Amino acid sequence: MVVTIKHVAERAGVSAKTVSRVINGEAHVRPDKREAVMRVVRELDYRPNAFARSLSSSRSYLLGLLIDDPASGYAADVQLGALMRCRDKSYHMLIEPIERRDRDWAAALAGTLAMLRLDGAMLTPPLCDDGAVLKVIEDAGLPYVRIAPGGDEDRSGFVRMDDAAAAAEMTRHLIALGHRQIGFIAGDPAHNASAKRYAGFRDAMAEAGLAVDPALVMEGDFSVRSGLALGEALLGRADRPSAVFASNDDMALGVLMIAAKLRLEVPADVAIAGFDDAPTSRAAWPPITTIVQPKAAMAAAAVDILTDPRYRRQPQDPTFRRLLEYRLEIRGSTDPKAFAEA
Amino acid sequence: MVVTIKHVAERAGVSAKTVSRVINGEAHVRPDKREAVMRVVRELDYRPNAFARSLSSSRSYLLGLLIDDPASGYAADVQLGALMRCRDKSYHMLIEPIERRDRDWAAALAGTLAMLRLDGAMLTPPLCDDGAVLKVIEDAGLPYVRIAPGGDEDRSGFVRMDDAAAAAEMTRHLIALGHRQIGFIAGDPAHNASAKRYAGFRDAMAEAGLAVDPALVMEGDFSVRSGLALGEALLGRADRPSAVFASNDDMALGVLMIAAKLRLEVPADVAIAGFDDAPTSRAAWPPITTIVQPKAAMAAAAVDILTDPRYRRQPQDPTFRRLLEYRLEIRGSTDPKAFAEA
DNA sequence: CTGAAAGCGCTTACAG
DNA sequence: CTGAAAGCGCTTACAG
Repeated sequence: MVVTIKHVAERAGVSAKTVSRVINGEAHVRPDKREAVMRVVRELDYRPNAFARSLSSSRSYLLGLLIDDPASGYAADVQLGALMRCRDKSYHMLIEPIERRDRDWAAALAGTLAMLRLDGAMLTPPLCDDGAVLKVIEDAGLPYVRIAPGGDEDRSGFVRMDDAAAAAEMTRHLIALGHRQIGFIAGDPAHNASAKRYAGFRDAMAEAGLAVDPALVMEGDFSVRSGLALGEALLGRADRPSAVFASNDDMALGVLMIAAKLRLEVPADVAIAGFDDAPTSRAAWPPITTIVQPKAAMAAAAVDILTDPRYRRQPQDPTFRRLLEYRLEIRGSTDPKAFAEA
Repeated sequence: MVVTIKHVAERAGVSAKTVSRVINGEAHVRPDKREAVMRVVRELDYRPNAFARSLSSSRSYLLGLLIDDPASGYAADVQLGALMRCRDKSYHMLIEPIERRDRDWAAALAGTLAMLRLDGAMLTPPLCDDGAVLKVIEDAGLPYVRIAPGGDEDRSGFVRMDDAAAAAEMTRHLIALGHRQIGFIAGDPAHNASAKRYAGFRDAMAEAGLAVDPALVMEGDFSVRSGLALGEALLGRADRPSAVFASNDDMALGVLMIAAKLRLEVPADVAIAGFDDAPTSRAAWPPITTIVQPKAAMAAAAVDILTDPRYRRQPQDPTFRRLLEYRLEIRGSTDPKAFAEA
């Protein structure tokens, strides 16, 4: 037999409504009644039926993580952070893939959102920078928070870090090591972060009075493959740069592989820097110096925003636009000392 | 205004029950009525409320993926495979972390299962080999399928591959390359797969008439750290083996790092093999020869089993015990030719 | 083949 | 501070 609110009410000698009040932590219940209810709840091991609650109220205690490419390393950290915070708040997390390659992805998404009454949705790049996706969610009346969006900052709450500042800090690290000729591999131009990272690089170079050689600036697409191709283009030059800053770790990894192939010592012959702290950046040899994004913390903050009742009413409140700190992680691919220690 | 079954019934000139029949694909509806209903469903863009359906029926169309360490690469492939198959079948997937470090994890899990009426649960190692976890799920009356379980094959449906056969095939690959002195690093003894992989290694060595030198067999714990430590122990020997077979890619990666540190050429000085096809195995330099587990396919098969109505009635049916094919993926860490081509 | 009634287990709105 | 009634939107069990 499944224990329902009626059983609890009967045994505690109160109405179902009072049990409901206690369960949901509402005020206006006399302490003795509250305790009686709580005792019976424990005795009977009562668990409110999530579906009944969702049907009669407007809340589902269900948050959706909308994903594009679930296999990406990015998603794993974000997911873990969101999941743990959900658990702490008694929410559950649903993962919903959005297949933008399907012709009718928008209708499918709208249908899913209509059937499942999520309390909120979280989106990561590149989905969170896709206006068409955002529109479907907005049309469904679903509150959402973007994690690491590229722009459009007035559109919804978000949690992000300062990509330009981070790229500048990485650039200053390379300059401090004595590098003057620094190659740069930009990311996929469809990602807003790409432009920001490049801007940070340019700013730091200018700040140090160094010229950016246009021949040493390449445009990749965040894939290892593009890192391989552009790494070969950069390191194959007669006047190859002494350092390469790739806009993400996958591309940095491609450059690292090319260096190995060309029998160049890293970091002695060429220093290589990445961005993201992808799992592969640690696994590479030497491990790749990178920018650690607080991905789990960003996701946890997204959950906090979505579960804040004020977010529905005042989505424009600055507390729902959060900027978290990044960290420069120096590893063996740029630092000879780190290399020797490993 | 949200469209409900009543609106559809009224407009189609039938009862709500008939709409329900059409929506759920039941038989016994006259074709003309069925079509009338379907037309109205399209016109009104009707989406049945998932919570109402779950409350009144015994089905939730919700499958749970129970996870231990969501950050592991293993989980990402499994998750993607399960997610896509769920989507194809109009199921949704909930991710539930189980925190076995918490004192009351069992009560928390039982509570979650009581509130959410999942239609089924999927478990991966090491959770699926934890009898206490399985007991909580069984007590909740929830059907579950284990993905890559280590043993206890009569307990529930499962999908797995043949670890011993795969390890034997890897060993034969190394032998075929001319290796005679092969070091072996076993996995965490708590995982049943560890013993199976070791058995496969031994069998293939015996089959080739080669002796297994006990001094070259080490016990690790599946971590990069243990690969580093045991790799150093193996490769630091005067009579170091010409090949090392680590029971997973993370440990193989550790060995690879040690080889780089010792300035040993891979695979010329030492060949290194792993197991799992972890993302890092491809990212390493040289890329690591490994066994590709059909993780996504295993997860998809788990969804198929859970959504098969017969599984509830005849869980012992052999169709719910599936063995999928693995694949030996030869890469540069063992094959000089693959190394040259990369 | 079809439908009216009852019920799933909660919460909302209202009354006191 | 508390409760009786109605309702959320479906499906089940029953009747015809």
